Amino acid sequence: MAAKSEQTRQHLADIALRMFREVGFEKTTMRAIATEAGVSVGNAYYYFASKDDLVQELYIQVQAEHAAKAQQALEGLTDLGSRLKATLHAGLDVMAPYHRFGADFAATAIRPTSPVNPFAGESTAAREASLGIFRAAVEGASPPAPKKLRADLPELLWLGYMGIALFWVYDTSEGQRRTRKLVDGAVPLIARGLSLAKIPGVNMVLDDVLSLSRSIRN
Amino acid sequence: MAAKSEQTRQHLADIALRMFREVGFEKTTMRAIATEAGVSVGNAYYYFASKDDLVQELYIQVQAEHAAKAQQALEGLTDLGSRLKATLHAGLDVMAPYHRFGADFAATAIRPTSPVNPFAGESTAAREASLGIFRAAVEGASPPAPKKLRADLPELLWLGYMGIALFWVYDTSEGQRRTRKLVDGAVPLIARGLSLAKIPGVNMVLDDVLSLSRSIRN
DNA sequence: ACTCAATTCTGAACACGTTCAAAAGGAGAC
DNA sequence: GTCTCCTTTTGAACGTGTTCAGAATTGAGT
Repeated sequence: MAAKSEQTRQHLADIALRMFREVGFEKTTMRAIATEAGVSVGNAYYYFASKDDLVQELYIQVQAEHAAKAQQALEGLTDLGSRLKATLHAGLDVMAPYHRFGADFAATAIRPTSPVNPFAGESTAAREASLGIFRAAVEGASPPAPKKLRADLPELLWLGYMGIALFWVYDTSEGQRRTRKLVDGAVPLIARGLSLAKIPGVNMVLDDVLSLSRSIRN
Repeated sequence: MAAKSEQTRQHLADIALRMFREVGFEKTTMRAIATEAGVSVGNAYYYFASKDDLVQELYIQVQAEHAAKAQQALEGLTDLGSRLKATLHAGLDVMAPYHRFGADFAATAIRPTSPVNPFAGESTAAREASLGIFRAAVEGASPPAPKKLRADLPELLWLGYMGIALFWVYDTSEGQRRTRKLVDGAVPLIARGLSLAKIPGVNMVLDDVLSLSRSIRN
């Protein structure tokens, strides 16, 4: 039965993720994972082609948790500011246990060859999944975001989220307090910034920014 | 004499950098560097504590070339737009030979423990050196940048440069044409964006952005 | 029950970055 | 010359991620 195989795979993933959390990425060896799981090293490689693949496993899981938590937190929230704030804090909540692992994750994810890389390729699974969370936050908002920006806003916010995640990696304040402050401070500014889009001078520059961003993508 | 020792060190660095350029970071082994340089592996480690240290050596060199090339290119340029453009293109010129190495460099640099990391710590050598180049571009400009922004602008531009560098890493167009286009398109927009700082509504939001950015740093 | 192919698992082996005890070299003092 | 101390160099050894030829197990068909 396929269940047995799946069980071994899941067991390996669970143990690897726990060890990543508890002792960090570099200190968690493939041998230790295999031993702890009661299998041979080779067998671990039968299920995960590389140590980075285990990182992807973690990424998928964190991603799914973020989506679920954000969706729940969004219930009842209408204005874009609250929705964005809830989404960002949900992300930080989910990442929290892995903070000590953050730097190694970033180093892995940044490689163009990594399956976790959010920038590489046109539409990696990683990118699409993450983007969807922000699309949900923007699309459900009322009053809605400015027409002109609505299409690009999720991507821009997602990009901002990548920046926040990077800030978080380097944030050594307890409980990553500073990153929380950054989110709380930045969100209202973004909301207010969006309302500036109506001012003629700003509007024109914005047009050009958007058209540049579109022309660069090809 | 100290010269002999310095010569070995330099020889190792030269060979390592050439190999990084020609075959990439991961495929360049310490053993290969040592062999090519005609010394033992252990001796290479006598001069460079780790493979990452060789990356730092490269970084310092690229940095110095960028500073020199930018300074030269700035001569005679007065308006901020031209100066910024020249500075950014100078950076791309200097990085160009190392494009295939870019991803590995980014992965190394992003680690908080790396000496090359531009974000970690308050003032790493890497950060200060790089920042100085943009300070020079801003300070020599006439008409000068808006008073309110003058202090923070170099840091903001430097941050933008980090973003451009990241874009460059993933830019597989020949000669990284797209990154050049990005620079050419973005610079005028930045210049025009700066002039918006005078509009009252924009000005207020800007104030809050700056004060948030300052409060977050501690 | 037996066969046989596919799936799952094993552990030795490889190349790598890195470490380290010890050897070799060099420069001044006597 | 040779003794002494510091710098420089060596190469074997360690632990790591990863590979691979083959052993064990499983499951379907007869």
